[in-house]
Amino acid sequence: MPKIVDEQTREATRRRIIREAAGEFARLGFDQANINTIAEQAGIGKGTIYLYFENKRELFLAMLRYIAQAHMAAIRAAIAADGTLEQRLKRLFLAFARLAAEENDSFNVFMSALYGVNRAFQAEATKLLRDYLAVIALMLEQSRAHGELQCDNLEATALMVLSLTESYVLSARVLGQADTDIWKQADDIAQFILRGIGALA
Amino acid sequence: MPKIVDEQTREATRRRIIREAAGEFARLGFDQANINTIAEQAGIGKGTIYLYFENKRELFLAMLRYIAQAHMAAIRAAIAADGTLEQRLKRLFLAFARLAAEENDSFNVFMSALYGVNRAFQAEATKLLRDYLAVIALMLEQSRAHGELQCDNLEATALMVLSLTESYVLSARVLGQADTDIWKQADDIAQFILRGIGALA
Amino acid sequence: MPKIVDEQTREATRRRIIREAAGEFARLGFDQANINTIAEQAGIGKGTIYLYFENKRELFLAMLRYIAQAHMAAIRAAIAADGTLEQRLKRLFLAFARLAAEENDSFNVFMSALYGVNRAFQAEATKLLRDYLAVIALMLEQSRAHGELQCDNLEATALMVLSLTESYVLSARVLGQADTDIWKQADDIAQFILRGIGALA
Amino acid sequence: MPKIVDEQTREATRRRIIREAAGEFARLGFDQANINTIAEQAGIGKGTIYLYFENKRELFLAMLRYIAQAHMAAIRAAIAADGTLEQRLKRLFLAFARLAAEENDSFNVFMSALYGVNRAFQAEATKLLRDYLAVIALMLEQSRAHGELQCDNLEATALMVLSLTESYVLSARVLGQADTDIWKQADDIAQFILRGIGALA
DNA sequence: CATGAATGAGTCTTCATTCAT
DNA sequence: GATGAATGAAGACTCATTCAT
Repeated sequence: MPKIVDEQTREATRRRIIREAAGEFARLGFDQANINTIAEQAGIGKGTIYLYFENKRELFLAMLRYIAQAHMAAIRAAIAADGTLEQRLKRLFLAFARLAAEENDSFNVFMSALYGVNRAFQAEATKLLRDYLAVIALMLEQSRAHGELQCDNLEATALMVLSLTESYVLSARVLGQADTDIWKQADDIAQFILRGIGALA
Repeated sequence: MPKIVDEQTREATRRRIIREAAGEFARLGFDQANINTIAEQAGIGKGTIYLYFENKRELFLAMLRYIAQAHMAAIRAAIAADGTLEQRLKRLFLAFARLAAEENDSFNVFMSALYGVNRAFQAEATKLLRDYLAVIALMLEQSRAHGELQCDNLEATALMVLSLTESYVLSARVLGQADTDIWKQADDIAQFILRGIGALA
Repeated sequence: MPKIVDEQTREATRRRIIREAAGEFARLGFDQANINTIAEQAGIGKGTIYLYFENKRELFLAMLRYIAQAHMAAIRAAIAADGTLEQRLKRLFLAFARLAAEENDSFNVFMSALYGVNRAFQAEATKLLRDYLAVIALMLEQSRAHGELQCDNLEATALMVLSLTESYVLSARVLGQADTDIWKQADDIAQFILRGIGALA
Repeated sequence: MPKIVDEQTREATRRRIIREAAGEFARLGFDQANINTIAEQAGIGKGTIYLYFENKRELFLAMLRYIAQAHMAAIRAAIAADGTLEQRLKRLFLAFARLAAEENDSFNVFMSALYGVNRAFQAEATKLLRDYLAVIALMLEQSRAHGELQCDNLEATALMVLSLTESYVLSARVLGQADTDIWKQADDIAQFILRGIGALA
């Protein structure tokens, strides 16, 4: 009954597969990605993947969920409830910029899922999008409670904040801007948002 | 004389292929899209497509360029140099919203190309993104000349405007918002931007 | 519009595939038979088979139906309505013996389908079995009308006749009897049947 | 002492595997049958099967031999040397009918092996066929000694008897006849055979 | 002895592309 | 030019078998 050891090994293998899958999916997209290649890179046999994931689709979704968890953890940490709204906005923007830079693969694969055509994946990615919006809305609400801003429509505003952070970072990277250059814009973005939501009269 | 007629027929066929390709690619994505189906829907033989396009990839790119032209025409018309900056921003937002609603297929296919993983397609889609930014930057410059705003970094500001219009529309649709609801937000978005760029004291 | 020529070529290819399929299926059974091998032996490309048959299963069924037609033609010819009942019974037995000897592959594949476990194939093979019984019953009816025999239950009797001809041949071959030896038993079998059905008081 | 217990346990496990294998093979055929499923249904680990049987093929053959023993025992009991030839023939027919009805799985799997394409299995099944013929020939010989019939060629006659009993039952079942209906035909079949072999003037 | 996680050979099927007509 | 029959590379997935525990 070496259950504990097994469970650990199993989880480690599962992680390794997901990591390699993320690389492959990010590089080639869902259809072009090759299960055999993923297995090779994960250092396991071709059939072994199917002991961990039902099929290619489920592997992709599992990977997406794993990414989602990691990203949400990063975002939550970034806009933890301390400091001014300006500071939190800057940290949010920088969190997205860092994710895009350091978790390049998973950031790309998530964006592809979100804005791609495969509805099944879009549904899963949309969940993460809603989580983003929820924590942003929470941050705005807290700031409103602190009298830092007045705001009627929290949801719409949250979506504007998200567009000016995540989408901005995504577009900037697509346009070829260097990550360090993007980081430098944190101040401007934060200022823009604060003025936009009327927190900086 | 027959030259012209032939040329017209040829161009018409080319358009028909591209139109059907847009539908198929938007619905299924590049890999899942089927050349045979596109040919059938375009009312031509399977082999005929290869008389018009080198291969599947080139067909996709041609379609992307065709979409880009149409979209840019719509955007240019929307922010033609008349009216106040606020009016022009509202028209820009509404233009994106209408493209997303009425040219659903081509809007989706373009976003997939832009944020998807295939670099060749991303490069092509990025061109359109740059064109967007250029016309937005031009608009901002004209407004600055009119004294409507002060602005140091036109490029970064243009990207913020783009994020708050195109990306906002895209995200809102992914979240399942109705098109009519999105349209109603034009005023708020425009106000947000104007305040953000410091045009509304 | 070279329809006629095409139609002929197409039909020829179809026949060739079916012929090779019969050999492969008879030698290895449905599951072990290899579509690639069939294609190679038929002198066509791997994918071409799928232009003629939906999938492996449909190819098998088409082959079964083709065999059924050929066998029924042979059986009908054998017990054509001329000669005495004894002569017709001998011809029937010999027809089965010849089919088993000369159309070895198709005889085997049909028997496998009939007595094998795959229900879908069994259903198709059962149709042929019923056809056999129908023509045998018809023969018995004609003989009864001629006063050659008295018989209450035509169906059951027909099944006995079939068992003593087809099944007998099949069993004899499984037991390793030489085809020529089997042929020699036609007289005895016919006599047995005639006595059995009470036509030889 | 523990030797015997172990030996018993081992034999019991072997039996259980064979029993489950018979069900699986009868239902799906050799190729489609799944070793894993058999192990599960036998309540043992996948690998354990290989401690009892060399491989899938050997398991199938062992099962075939096991079935053969059981069937032969039933047939031997049915035509035990008491009663008239007519009674013994009826008991033979009913024995096959009961085997087909009550030992459905093993009857089917045996017939598949006998008339299927896999030569190795056919060889094994043929052994049982020869055993059948031997006991039938013995019965005929005993009847001849009792003066119940005259017969030159015992082997051929035995094969006819087998065709009119086993093969008849098999065909009747393939045609969908109910088991109870088949049983009712025992008298007719016996009469037919007796007349056929000249035992009923 | 018993187990079941790991393996990888094997196969059907799809579909972009070619080319003879 | 137009066609669509033919092609074959490519890949997801299964499952009998092994072997470390």
